[in-house]
Amino acid sequence: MFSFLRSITNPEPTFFMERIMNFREIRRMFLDYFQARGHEIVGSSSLIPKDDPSLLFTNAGMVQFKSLFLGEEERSYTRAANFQKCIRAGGKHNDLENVGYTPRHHTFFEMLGNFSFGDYFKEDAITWAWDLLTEKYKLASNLLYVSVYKDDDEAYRIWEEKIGIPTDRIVRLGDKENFWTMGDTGPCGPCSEIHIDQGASLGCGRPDCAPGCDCDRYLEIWNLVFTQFHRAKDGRLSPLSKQNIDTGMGLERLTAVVQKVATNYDTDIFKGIISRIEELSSKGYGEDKRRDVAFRVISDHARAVSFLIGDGVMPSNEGRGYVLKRIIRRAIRFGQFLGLKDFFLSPVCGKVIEIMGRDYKELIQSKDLIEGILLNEEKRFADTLHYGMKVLNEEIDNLKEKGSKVIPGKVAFKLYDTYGLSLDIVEDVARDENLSLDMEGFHKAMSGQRTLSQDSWKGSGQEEIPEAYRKLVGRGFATRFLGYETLILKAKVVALLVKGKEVDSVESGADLEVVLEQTPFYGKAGGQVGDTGWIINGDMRFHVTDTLRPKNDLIIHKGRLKHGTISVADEVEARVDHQKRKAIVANHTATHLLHAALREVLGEHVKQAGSMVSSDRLRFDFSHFTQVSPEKLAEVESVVNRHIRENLTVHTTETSREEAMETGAMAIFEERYGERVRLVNIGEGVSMELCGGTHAEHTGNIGLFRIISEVAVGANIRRIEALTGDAALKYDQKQDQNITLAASLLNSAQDKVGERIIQLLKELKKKDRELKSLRSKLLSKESHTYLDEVREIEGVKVIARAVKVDSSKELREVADQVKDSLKSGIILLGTKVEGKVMLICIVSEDLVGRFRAGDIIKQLSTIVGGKGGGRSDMAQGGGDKPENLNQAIEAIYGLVGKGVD
RNA sequence: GGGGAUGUAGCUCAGGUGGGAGAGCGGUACGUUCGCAACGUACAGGUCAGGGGUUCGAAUCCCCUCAUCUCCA
Repeated sequence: MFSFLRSITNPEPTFFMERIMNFREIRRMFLDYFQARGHEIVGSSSLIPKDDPSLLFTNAGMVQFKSLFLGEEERSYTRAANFQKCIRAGGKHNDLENVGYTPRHHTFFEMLGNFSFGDYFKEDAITWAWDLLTEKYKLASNLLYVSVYKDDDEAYRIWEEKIGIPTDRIVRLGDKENFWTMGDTGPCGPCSEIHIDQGASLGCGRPDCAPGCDCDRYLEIWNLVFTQFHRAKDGRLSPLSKQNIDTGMGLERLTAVVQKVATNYDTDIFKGIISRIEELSSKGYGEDKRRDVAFRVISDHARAVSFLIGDGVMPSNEGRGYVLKRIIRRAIRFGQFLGLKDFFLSPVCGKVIEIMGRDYKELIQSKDLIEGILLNEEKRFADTLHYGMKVLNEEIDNLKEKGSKVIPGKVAFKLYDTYGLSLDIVEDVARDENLSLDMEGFHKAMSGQRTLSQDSWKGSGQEEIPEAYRKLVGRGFATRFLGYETLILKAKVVALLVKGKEVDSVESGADLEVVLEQTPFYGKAGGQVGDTGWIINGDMRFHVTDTLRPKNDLIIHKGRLKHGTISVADEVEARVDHQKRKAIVANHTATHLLHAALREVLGEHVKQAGSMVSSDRLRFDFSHFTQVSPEKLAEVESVVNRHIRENLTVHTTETSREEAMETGAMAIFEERYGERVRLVNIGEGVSMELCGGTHAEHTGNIGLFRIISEVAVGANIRRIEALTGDAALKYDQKQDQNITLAASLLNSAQDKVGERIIQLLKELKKKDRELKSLRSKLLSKESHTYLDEVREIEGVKVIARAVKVDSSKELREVADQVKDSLKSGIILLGTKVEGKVMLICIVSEDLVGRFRAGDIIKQLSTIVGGKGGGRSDMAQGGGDKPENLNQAIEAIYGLVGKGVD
């Protein structure tokens, strides 16, 4: 397989050794090339696509430009180039199972791409791609092949005439390979791919082998998409007014080709990671085929895992978190195959951060978090494995007892489904135990579970942007938000919506939605609730109960028209409820202080994982591995309050996203960031976050900060709820009242309440014990008197009588005491409790051969209208006819006389 | 979103078919022998996750809730 190590650049002999470019230079060269040709260089966006619920992960370079392609958004540039981190696992494109077994499949990879938004088209895209590959990266032109879409004569002509590629190296391919669509409808178009011939030795040998063939000979390196058409619902294509270019080239592949190595794993992107695994495992890469798979899997997965956690994904049982967890566990499993004991993944990821961190700052920011999460996961996986193995061993013992040699598919599936024991582990154990595995049954059970799950799937609950809003945005409406500076504003009504339909005018009493040209109302976003207040004009009174921001530039005022009439084009006055807004800003600024304090007290792994800021409280979710102790919580609270007392100034500045990231500000995962972002600074380096919310001017405005709860909301995620200002004070006062009441009831000083309660509980327990022992003494004394009532029937001593006790437990104790003093005999005791009867019968050891307590009690319980049973030496029963108790007691003598039945 | 499993002493867990809450480790006290320590004896420690139901009687059976694990989507 290493025969394709042969030169794939110009085969002519060279007399000087060219220095081999490293992967960062290769990436840089790409960006520089397009920058020189007027492209805006855009940084990689998050792996979690914003505004796109249909996509699990960012899986291509164009994802962050989607709204530009759809014509929903415009930016200051019309051509761009980027490098983009991508994940292909868990979604529609899932390469997880292939990783490790092939030279080029990855769960994580980087995509290089150049884009045109209604600017240049096919000719430039093709010319530059060819020029870059052959002139800059120095790939041998005679080894390059291209494919075009079967009907795309235009592209064909450019390749043939302008570039001069011999026609025998241009192939036409069909819809499947060379026609790109975004979805069932929308922008689409033909594409053209550039392939490199890796030599016949890698090919399938078929005479018709060519680019597009499934074999390894022709490696696709660059895909140029010409977004030329719009596909309507009926499938018809119409030309787009603005034609776009969208290209993608995998950095790992390109690097392998440029560095002339056999697989992506032999590039300098992976070499460092693989040597770290070699160090940890003391095994060499390239020594053993099966072990090499493990090396590749671990190095690939370590990259995916580092980047996913770096972008805020946490291991969990669903969605993105579940994909992350599976990747982690797959890596651990392959690690075990290399003989790596626990906790190897975080050092491997340390190497990933070292290699990639220079170009992806978020990795360095999240270093502690990544390592902490992995340590935790490895520990947890070990537990799961341990328990699963126990169950497996029990199952195997079962099989052996039955003399079976086959592990049924159902059993293997149960182990997998319930205990998380993967099939290959079961297979390994089966081999060791000389058993075979029913694979067919396993897959049958698996598909059964799959259909069950699918049937119950009611579609994703993600909210789409309502049609009416979309229309407004489509017409170019954009609300100016001026609520950072002011709370009262004159504005013109732009649109009115009643039940999602646009209207011109509305009479009082109606629920409606108002859109203004500009507004001081903050629309719900980034965890901060929407403002409330009034919109007025003459005698018109519109009560705003909530404000929404369904799109970045669209702010919707929801509420009820209390009085008068409102019409489109009215000049109105918008007034935000300033009391509520004041409480909201205090809570929001406190949230930033809390975030900073948590990082200071608990560590750098703490990252915001969601928040909710309203006028009456704040909620803050963050990554952390254990419960936060009351002491730490108090410390966090103190730090926040200290910053409040310092009355720090809150500075807000608007800047570009790149600049903000340079300053090291905390970017919150779930936030949406446009090109321009707001940077919120508190004090001198106390807190610096990107945040679109509204804030207090000085931290002193917060007044007081109190944490009221700390709970878990999921694996590795904790939630703190807190109060500020007046709400915090009221909370304290209420607590104080409670303590005062408790102290007065306990007759103690307020600061001694705790001690007093401990003391009382101790006394209570002591009294309980005394009571118990007294009762037991009393009963014991009484039980001795029962001995006088012994009757001998057929040589068997029998004691039977009613007693007065409180519980079945006491009844048993008395009976035991009687037995102890009687030595040999049969005891029957009965008692009445709450309209019911309880019976107990004890047969001494030496008599159990002749009499069974269970049989006796069964017969006697029927007399009191119930049932009973138990062991042969002790049995209990009862019924709901207390009036028959004496009759039942008398009956035992007869039973014993008969020798029972 | 759907399915399965688990929840019992500080920790790790055992408790067939309903009928006296247990073991090992750990803790405390005492003792024996002592180089770190080991061993012996005794004791303390439990709302059997929580709530409801069936039953004369529920850790055990049924229903609901919660937490954790796990698979599928």
